Parts: sequence; structure tokens; C-alpha cells
Amino acid sequence: MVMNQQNASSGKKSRVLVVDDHPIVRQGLALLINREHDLVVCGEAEDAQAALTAISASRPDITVVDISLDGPDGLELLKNLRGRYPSLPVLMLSMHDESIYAERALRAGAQGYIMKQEATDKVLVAIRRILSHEIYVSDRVASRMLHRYIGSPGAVEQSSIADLTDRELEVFRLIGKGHTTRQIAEELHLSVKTVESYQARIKEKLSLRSARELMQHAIQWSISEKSA
Amino acid sequence: MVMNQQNASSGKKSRVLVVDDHPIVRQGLALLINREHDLVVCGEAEDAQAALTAISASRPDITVVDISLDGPDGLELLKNLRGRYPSLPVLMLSMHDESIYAERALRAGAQGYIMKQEATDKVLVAIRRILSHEIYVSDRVASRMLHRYIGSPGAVEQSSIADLTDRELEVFRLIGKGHTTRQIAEELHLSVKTVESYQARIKEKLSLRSARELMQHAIQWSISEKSA
DNA sequence: TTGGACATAGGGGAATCCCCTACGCCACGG
DNA sequence: CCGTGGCGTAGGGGATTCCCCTATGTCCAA
Repeated sequence: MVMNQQNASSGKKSRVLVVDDHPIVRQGLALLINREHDLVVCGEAEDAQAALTAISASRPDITVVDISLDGPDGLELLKNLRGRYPSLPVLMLSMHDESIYAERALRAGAQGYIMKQEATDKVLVAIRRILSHEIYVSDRVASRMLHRYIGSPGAVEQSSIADLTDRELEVFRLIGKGHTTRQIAEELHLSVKTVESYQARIKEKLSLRSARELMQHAIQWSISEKSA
Repeated sequence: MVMNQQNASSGKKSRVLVVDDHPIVRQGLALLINREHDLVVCGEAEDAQAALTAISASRPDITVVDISLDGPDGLELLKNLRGRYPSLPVLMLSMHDESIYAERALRAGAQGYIMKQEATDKVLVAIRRILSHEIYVSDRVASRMLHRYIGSPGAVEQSSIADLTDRELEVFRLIGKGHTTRQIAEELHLSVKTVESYQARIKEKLSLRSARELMQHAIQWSISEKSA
């Protein structure tokens, strides 16, 4: 963990805490952020534990958290922070290109979600956006989520999985267990064609493009269900 | 891709090419390396294709390659480089603690293997070690490999995923990212039929019965890898 | 009673899955 | 120095799935 006091002179820089278990990423972000005239890294942490210590020590204006930390992961940390520091905004950082985590992160109270694949300047954009009390997500993720929440704006509370019909959810669950279309049809005493219909509608409702993506989400969901 | 010419004055800095699909990591490494008096980043690339271009354009003394690139992964690039530039040393960088990759990398001709979890200065150590014609692996990886060599299973052997061929593992990984058979074929510049062959062999080796089960395991594996 | 939402299911072409076979390398052991 | 076997590559061809449309019956609420 490294502290940085270079905002003493200007006195009005926004203080950023960086939490990531990869020192290289931490360092990269720190150098990037410290180059800005209105931002300064006030601390770094490599895990949730260190992050809590660092926050109480350095009082950041915003926290950038990698989602896949060792030990308690970024989502855990985020939930923890929501309890202790409700007004401290959090930008989640992720290796994942999928929006699965974006949803979870935002639902858990993050103010932004950005992937490491994106250009570095997007991180700065996201930080500033969040500091001005807006929410940042990449265009792709945003459009997908917007698409999903048409009709129920305002309260971004429930997963779109909740929109699934009982039958659809059943099929979704079985997909997540790795079952074949044919197997599912037999287990539910349905025509293969019917199961195909459900799969199509699930893809529609979850804005997924291929059967492969559908499986990906179903499996990820089933994993998170087990530990929930 | 960014070029950097600041070695004009001193004239004897070692030129480093950085290959990673995360701009933040590239930038972090670049800033880190460029701070050294004897090293300079001569170029960056985000994938294997760009790496080949950058190498012929900037003639690096050493290449730092992330193992999990999009499209052809770091191992592929490494093998490719071994054919084209046998004397160009490569330091493999990885998110994974798994020694599967370390062994594969070294066997494929890498001069070093380091994890992003390690301190940033280890990267510099590794680079200098390699530039002086030595091989670098972290103590942790080294001891683990030794343990395996000795054959004493202190910890139970990793899953049979370690039995997968480099190519098979690559396909497995892309399946885990939700990619389609066709997409994988295109990304790896292979026939769809070849990709199908790999899938069949993976299923065989992992004792899986259907493509669905294969996807399930691939996705689960990719999740656990990312947050390992 | 008319419009949805939901469960069910078929048609048909494209993409896969799945089981086999095959061929060129290249390393390693006999 | 020649097998033998692992590895990467790839095709044939039938069985399934995928994917986009359409369709019917049911129940419930407006």
C-alpha cells in the first residue's frame, strides 16, 4: 500500500483510492490519475481489508475497485462500503467483457462499471462523471441495460431474470446445469420445439445474441444462486 | 499502439515491447519501464497481430506478453515468435496463479513467467534477468514446478485440464468466454472442422458427454480463473 | 368480449454437434 | 534409422440445435 500526498498545494483535487490486487494495474492507474490536474491518488489497496483501512485513513472522494480481488471480491467490498460509507462513490473495474457483472455491481450500489479492455482515458471520464454524481457505464453495457429496463425506469432494483416466466425460468435453470435441449424437453415433458421457443424468449428478454451467451449467463446465474 | 523514441540521447537503453489487451496494464507497464534509466518502451500492442507488426517496426530487445490475449493467445504468439525471431526473448505475464501456464510458457520457449499479482519491481527484475540471458520465474511458481517434477503430490493434482494440449486449452478458454465455434475458428484462423475436433478431444479428456456440458465446465473454469 | 400474457408447438434453412477417418510433423525409443 | 505415438489440422455425413416466423388454445383482466 502506497500513500501519496501531492495534493497539498492545490488543495482542491479530488482524492481517489485505488483497490486492485495487481500491483501493475494499481501503478498504472495511479500514474494515469496523478497526471490529471484535478485528480490525485490518495491511496492504494490490494484487498478488501486494506481498502477499509485505507479509506478511514485517507478519506477518498471516490474509490476505484477491481471486481476480482483475492479473498472477499470487489462486490463484497462494495456491499460492505455501502453499509459503512453510503455516500462514497465506487467505480467498479473488471476484466470481464460481459455485462453480467455490471448489473450486479450497479445493483449492489456502484456508481460506475468499466472494463480494463477500454481505453485508459475512459477511466478518467468515468471518474469525473461519477464525481459529478452521475452514473457511468460503457455504451455497450448501457444500451443493453437500458433496453432491459424500458418500462420500469427509476428503481433499478430487480434483475431482468425476474421478468422470466415460470416456465422460462425453469428452462433457464436447466440450461445453467448444462442440460441439453432434448434433455430439458424430456425432463419437462415438452416438445423440443417448445423448449426452443422458451430459449428464444429468454434470449430476447435478457438481450442475448446467441445460444452460447445464453448458456454463459445461465451458468453464471446458477453459480451465484448457489452461493446466495 | 504508441511509439516512444526517448532512447535517442542515451543510445543504449534496452528496448521493450509490451503486449497486453488491457490498455491500463500497458500504460502501467510503460510508465514503470520508462522510469528506468536503462530501459525504454519501444512500442505497445494489444493483440498478436499488432505485436508482430510492432516487432518488425520497432525491433525490441525483449517482449513482455500477456498470456491471455484476445484471439490467438499469448502462447500462440510466443510460438509464432519462436519461429520468426528465435533470439527475441519473451517474458510472459499472467493473471493466473496456475502453474499450468508457467510450464506451457517455458516449454514453448519463454524466458520468463511472472504474475500480475507480483510487485511491480519484480517485472523490472525479470526483464533485466532475461536481458542478461537468464530465465526468470517467481519463487512461488518455481517451487510449485519443482514439486510437480518431484512427483510428490503435496496438494492434489490439478484437474485434468492440465492434460489439455495448448491448442485445446486455447479453445477451451474461448468457449468459456461464450464464443461460438465459428468465432473461435475465425479468431484462431482455423477451419471450423478443426475447432470441432478440439472440442471433441476436450470432451474426451474431461469425460464430458455433450457440448452443453463442455460449455458449462469451460465457463465455470473461466470464472474461477479470472478471480483466482 | 377483446386484448394480452403465457404455454405449447411446427416449418425450414443455417449452424452445430458428433462419430470417423486421415495426413503431415516431430520427438523419442528401440 | 525406423516405428510409434502425440499433436495440429481438416473433411464427410447424419443427427441435433439454433434461429426466425407463425400459430393455436387458455385464462384473466379491462
